[in-house]
Amino acid sequence: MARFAGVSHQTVSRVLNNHPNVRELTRARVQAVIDQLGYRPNTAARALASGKSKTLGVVALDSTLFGPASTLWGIERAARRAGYFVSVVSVRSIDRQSVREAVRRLTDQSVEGLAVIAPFTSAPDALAKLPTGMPVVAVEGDPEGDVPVVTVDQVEGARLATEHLLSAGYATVFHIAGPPDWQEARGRVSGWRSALEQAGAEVTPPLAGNWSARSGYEAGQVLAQIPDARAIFAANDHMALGLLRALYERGRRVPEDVAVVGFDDTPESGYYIPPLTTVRQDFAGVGRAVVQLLVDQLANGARTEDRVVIKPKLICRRSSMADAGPPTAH
Amino acid sequence: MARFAGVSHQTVSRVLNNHPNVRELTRARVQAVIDQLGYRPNTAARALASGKSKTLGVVALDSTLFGPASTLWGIERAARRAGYFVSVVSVRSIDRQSVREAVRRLTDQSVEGLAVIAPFTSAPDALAKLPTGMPVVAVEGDPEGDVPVVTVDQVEGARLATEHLLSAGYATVFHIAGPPDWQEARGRVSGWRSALEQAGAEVTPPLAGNWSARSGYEAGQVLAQIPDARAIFAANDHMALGLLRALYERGRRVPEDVAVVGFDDTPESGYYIPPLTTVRQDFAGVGRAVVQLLVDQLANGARTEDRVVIKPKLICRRSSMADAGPPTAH
DNA sequence: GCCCAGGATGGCATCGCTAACATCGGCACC
DNA sequence: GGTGCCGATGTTAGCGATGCCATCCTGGGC
Repeated sequence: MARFAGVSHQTVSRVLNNHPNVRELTRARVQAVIDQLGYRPNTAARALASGKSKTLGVVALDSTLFGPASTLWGIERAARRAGYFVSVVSVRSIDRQSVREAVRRLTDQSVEGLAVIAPFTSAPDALAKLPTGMPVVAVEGDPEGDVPVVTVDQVEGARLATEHLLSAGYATVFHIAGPPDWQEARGRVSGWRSALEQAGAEVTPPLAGNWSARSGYEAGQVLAQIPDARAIFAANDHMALGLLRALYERGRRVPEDVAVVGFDDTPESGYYIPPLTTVRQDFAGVGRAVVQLLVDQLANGARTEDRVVIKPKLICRRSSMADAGPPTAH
Repeated sequence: MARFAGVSHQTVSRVLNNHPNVRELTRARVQAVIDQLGYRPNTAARALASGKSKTLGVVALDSTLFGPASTLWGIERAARRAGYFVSVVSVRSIDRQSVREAVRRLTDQSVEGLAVIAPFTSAPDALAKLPTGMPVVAVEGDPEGDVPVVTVDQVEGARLATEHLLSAGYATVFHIAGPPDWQEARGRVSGWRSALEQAGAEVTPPLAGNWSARSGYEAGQVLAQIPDARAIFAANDHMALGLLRALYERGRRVPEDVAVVGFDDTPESGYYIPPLTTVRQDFAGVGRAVVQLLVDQLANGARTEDRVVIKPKLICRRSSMADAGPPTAH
């Protein structure tokens, strides 16, 4: 290969790595041979020699929840653009044991950085005792932890949702919350609560859900019997879906009798009955930010304390617009 | 490390790899040192020396569609159990260029085997010219191709759905199909068609959808105006969701006026209005089978022509049960 | 008591690449 | 025209494991 181009393998290496000190002519000649022979460098050897694997590790919940799945692909795309491979390990649950084990598997692969899509409040604990020097970024982790975090501003999103309902004239807004050990769930509760308090509205105790449509349905069965529950903010779209069905079955019309808002803007939510007002999160942006932070840390060598917060956006649809016309309108 | 245990690094290597010719005592001593020092072997070095990376590559559509996402996690879990790492590359679309590029990235990482979750009819083309010797398994690929394939029996699933409706007394069943370049979509069309033909029922032209709720909604707007369309089989749950809304808006009650069946059994489909009869696929099983085939090929060295077909299962819910009681029943 | 088989170990080469240093020109400068 | 410096290239060592072969020790058979 090297002798084919009439140079040393070192020069080939330099061409491959874009070193500055190579004559343009030589570079071109080597490049030509590379292309012609279809040569591909061996990643393992490169990793061994340089200590750089050009691989990022992703620890993700093995869920098909819309957020985590979207984020994963966002990270993969961004990593690819930045020249990194992506190795994934799934964890089934939050327990520190699993996260620890997943991280160990990834470090075994000598990944250069770690993205953890494990949006549990307990995640930082598990992340705390990592081998130093390994850049980590948590997605939706506890911002109080000492690892850099990329989050969507859940508080803001919940506030948008709540204020949207309040400004439509509802006296207060009920809330179906996500599981309390999820960071997002907490943020949404707190945004909702603060919007209510700021408006001087009554704060009813949030109902406990677990993101599933079933839990939304069950909460809905309760809420349907509360005449005062005229505006409801569900912490995600799936729970809102269950809620919609419960309300429907109890004969409470949405939005005429009850207004509903969800969170996530899953691709389907625009086709619920009725179409769901919800909060959209830019997961691709999250992925990009994660990779950006990781790459920065890799470049600086320093563990930045950065925190990227991405603003969510309210998507208004019919489920929250009581005066939006007849229920058959689009 | 080796000298710490008073043996050569060679013996350490043997212990690590469970070679037979190590005295039990020595093994124990070395193992103790390993545990105590928290030693972890370097994957890159191992890969370089042995040529085995213990990594499987997954090429997946960067979609959050339920099927692909579930399959990915199924593969990851099975690979982990089998002692393999998983590296993923996403592709945004089917074009051969993307798939080729994705595969190249993975082979660069010297993965030992490849799983391709790119259920397009054109995928086999792109897979055809791989470096020989690299095991590949396609998920939902064209069974006519020459790569081993793991599929859910789409034809059977569609037949189950269609026959379920026919046996409920409907004269025929309309179909909203998925995009024609998807293998699954074709299989579902053909199962549906064959069930109809076998029953001597009229075969109406399938409506073209693209898996999205929107496309189901649009198809529904057409179907709602066809009085004869009293039983509809949508090729996935999301399209069924859109369909349900279109029917609802046009005042056609489900299941009283129109029966609907979907496909996938997404976690939400039991909470649609009304709950959706659908076909469940065992994606975890698919993942297991994929890894199994890959590992087998790795062991045999041979490129097996295996084909694993997983049977789907009909999940009956209210959307197809006209006589199931009042619409408020669970 | 000697020899041999075979299991347990150590040594050497090697995987494919990169880092660090050595080397070799050519150009600018005085 | 000599000196010096810098840019382009070659040379030499590893990176941390494994594979193969040599070596050594042990026990059994005669």
